[in-house]
Amino acid sequence: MSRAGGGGAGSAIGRAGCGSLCEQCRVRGISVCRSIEPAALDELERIMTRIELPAGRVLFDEAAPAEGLFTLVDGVVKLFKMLPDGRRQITGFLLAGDFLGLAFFNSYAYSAEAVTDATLCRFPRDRFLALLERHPALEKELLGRASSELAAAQEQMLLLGRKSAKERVASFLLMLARRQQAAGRTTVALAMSRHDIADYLGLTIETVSRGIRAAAAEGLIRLIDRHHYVVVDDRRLRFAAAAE
Amino acid sequence: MSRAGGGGAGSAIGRAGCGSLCEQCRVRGISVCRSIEPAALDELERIMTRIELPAGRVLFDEAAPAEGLFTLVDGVVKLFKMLPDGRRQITGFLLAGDFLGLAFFNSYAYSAEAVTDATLCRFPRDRFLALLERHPALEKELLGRASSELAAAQEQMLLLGRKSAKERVASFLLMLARRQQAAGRTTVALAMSRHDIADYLGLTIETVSRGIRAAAAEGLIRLIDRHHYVVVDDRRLRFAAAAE
DNA sequence: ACGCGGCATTGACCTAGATCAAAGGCTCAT
DNA sequence: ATGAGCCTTTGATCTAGGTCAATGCCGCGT
Repeated sequence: MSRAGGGGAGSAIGRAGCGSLCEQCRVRGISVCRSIEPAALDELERIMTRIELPAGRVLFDEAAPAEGLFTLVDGVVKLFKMLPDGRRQITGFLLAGDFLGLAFFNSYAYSAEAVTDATLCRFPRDRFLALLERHPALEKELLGRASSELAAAQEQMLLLGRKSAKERVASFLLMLARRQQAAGRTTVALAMSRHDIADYLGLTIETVSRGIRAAAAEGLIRLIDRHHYVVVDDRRLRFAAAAE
Repeated sequence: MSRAGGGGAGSAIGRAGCGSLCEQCRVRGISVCRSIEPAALDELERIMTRIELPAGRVLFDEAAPAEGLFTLVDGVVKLFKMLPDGRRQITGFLLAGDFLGLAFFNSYAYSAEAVTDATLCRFPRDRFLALLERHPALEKELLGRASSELAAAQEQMLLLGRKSAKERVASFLLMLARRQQAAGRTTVALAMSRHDIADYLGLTIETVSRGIRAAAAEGLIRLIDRHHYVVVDDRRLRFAAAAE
């Protein structure tokens, strides 16, 4: 269970008009909003809607008309694509501060679903694009994000196309640790199920389980419980991930 | 062997100052340059250098400082990442009109190498970024390209993570056909080697060969020779690709 | 406190695709 | 034309990881 983020107004759902929500937002400095100067903040706030999404709830479906863009304020969200017969590939896990929904065609390229309870800001597409016109810095911010997402996607292609099961799991453990260290944590939370991890790594749940167990048995990580671990030997973990 | 593109000035290498090169360029209407108004075209041309790259030559290496941005005018270029032990994943094949080299960190996220002889326009990074400031349409164009590349990357993750060998090969044959149909061709050129295809699909050359042969045997495509084919049964090919 | 249902783990087996091996067949330089 | 070397194809094994099956574990609701 994760807590909502907006400065004590945790249960505030709907149009936010008070003028302090964005200013005091916990992702103010790490989301796309950081590129908006303080003076223009309430312009952003006027078009924004707060959304609380319980774990497991779908935010939008692949191929649905892309009418909203979102900033993730709290929680974890997964993005995925599916094949007609139900096979699924998770293309990314988003954490607080991440942006989603950008689609230059008119429909989403993937589905989005909450992994944990999540809090998001929703911006209507047309209004947000209009805002973009007036704020080149925001556009630059989006371009920057798109290109680092692209780099991450290419890294993931390398993983999916060429790494062994063990290397994939090690890479994943390492990646999660890095992202959460960036947020100051030492114990890493595995918010998602083994099933989600499997669908992210192109493996089965059994192989993921064996991979995590092996990493623990070899002393690369220490498992606190099924959903928490600590990186014990960063150097060897990097090596196991074929990352150097 | 592909021919150079710039309106009869095929062998022109180096700074281009004549003022007509860009205007008459064969990718004028499909490259990022289409977002530059005619009047500002020679501003672009002043910072541009034409490059002829023979097949097999490396354009830049992963992790090298990203000092240039490029538009592919003619030929085919592959982008790839490598693991320390030599395993390789090709993340994309670029055709005429495609843009490459965007790196929001200061070094390239991948290597680029010519598959066939290729012609490119090179823009020095700093000058190009400066141009971006003055041409919001160009920035919008880049954002659009980045986000459709991202969508393609996610599609490829689905392929690499969840499709069978046969489905991967069918998807590839279909994708190439689509991209070349867009350029008006009915016979599809397989410019790249089986090795490159394998490294793009996360397979081995043997499996790729068997997959292509099977597709031909089943009447999905007709092989003209080893490097050319025609799509015979689009509907069944899409089905074989698990694309519907 | 208890029991139910969904996760996760562990083990035994099986298969898609890798690996190994051997021929063709093109391309290119002489 | 000729031959060398590479690319591609085809066939025969081998194995990483998938599939199937059983058990354990944990959280949740009553």
